[in-house]
Amino acid sequence: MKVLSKACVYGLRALIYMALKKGDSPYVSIGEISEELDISFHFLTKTFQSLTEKGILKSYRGPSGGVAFAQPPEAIFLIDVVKIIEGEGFFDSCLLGLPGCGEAAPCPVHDFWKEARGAMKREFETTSLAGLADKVSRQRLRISE
Amino acid sequence: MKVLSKACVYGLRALIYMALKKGDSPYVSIGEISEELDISFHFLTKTFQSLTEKGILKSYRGPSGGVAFAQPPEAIFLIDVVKIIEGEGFFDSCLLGLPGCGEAAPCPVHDFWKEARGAMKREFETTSLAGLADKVSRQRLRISE
DNA sequence: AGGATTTAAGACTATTTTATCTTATTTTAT
DNA sequence: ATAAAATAAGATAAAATAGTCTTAAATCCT
Ligand code: SF4
Ligand code: SF4
Repeated sequence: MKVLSKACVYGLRALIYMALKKGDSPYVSIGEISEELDISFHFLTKTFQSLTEKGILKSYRGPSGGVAFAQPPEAIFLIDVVKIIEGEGFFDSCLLGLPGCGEAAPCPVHDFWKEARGAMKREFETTSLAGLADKVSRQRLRISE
Repeated sequence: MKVLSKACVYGLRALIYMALKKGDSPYVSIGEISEELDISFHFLTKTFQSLTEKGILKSYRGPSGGVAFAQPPEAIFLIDVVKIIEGEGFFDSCLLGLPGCGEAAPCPVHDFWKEARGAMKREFETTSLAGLADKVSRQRLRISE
């Protein structure tokens, strides 16, 4: 059961790294992140581009440029990131795919599945990047080797 | 968020069809099922083979042969089928894949994820084919067009 | 015995998704 | 100017999924 794509996992890791860093300048170069977390630079770049487009990040070119949060990490929730990277319909997935289904004539596992994916959605809606970063630093979790 | 593969969904649909049928002879030909549910015959055959190997189904060749439940559908739970088709580790998946994780140093979403996938597993462990078939027939749900 | 039916087994192909690399452009600091 | 950095688009590669086809073996019917 693979839930999140590599792009999404990489993106989240990188964002947590950023939230964890909060250094002098708000801008962190993608090169640094990719090196530090051992993620393909170009892959991460592409992923970040969509985050920038959607207003999660802002970017600055040139020397000592990089990307930075466009909103405080306290206000960025996992669902925002996931929806951008995995697609809008991520939490509308279907379990059995029976033909002719729908709320009117749902499949026999719909009740359960609706609840399960709802719980997941709620969790993603309420977990912020800052929250995760906090947990990571408090419990000394690693984000890379 | 695609959770189950086509093979698995097809397999489950076909099994529900069988559980729903309970005709004269216990054996149903794969040809009939594939036609009825509009699933590729060979594809379904392959999927069913693994179920037969693992003792969920038994098969009988020759005219008026087919496959039948090796155990009563009341005793076949979704998890049995899913584990065979999707693989043993289906419910051990990881959400964030942070390096160096583990119970000792779990990632910041582990608590939630462990619970979520546990709930899913429990549901799959307690839902039988007979139960689903029952629901389908009682609520007149469709399994094909 | 012979032909029809049906699963078994596995090779093979095709499609889609995921991931990575290449190249070139734009922007900015020094 | 030069170098550092993001941006952009697309080519390529690798892997996973899905689907098809061929042949063989078993079983039944006449
Ligand atoms: S009823 Fe719900 S779970 Fe079932 S097939 Fe439809 S969307 Fe999927
Ligand atoms: S702690 Fe759990 S959810 Fe987090 S990376 Fe490890 S297995 Fe995955």
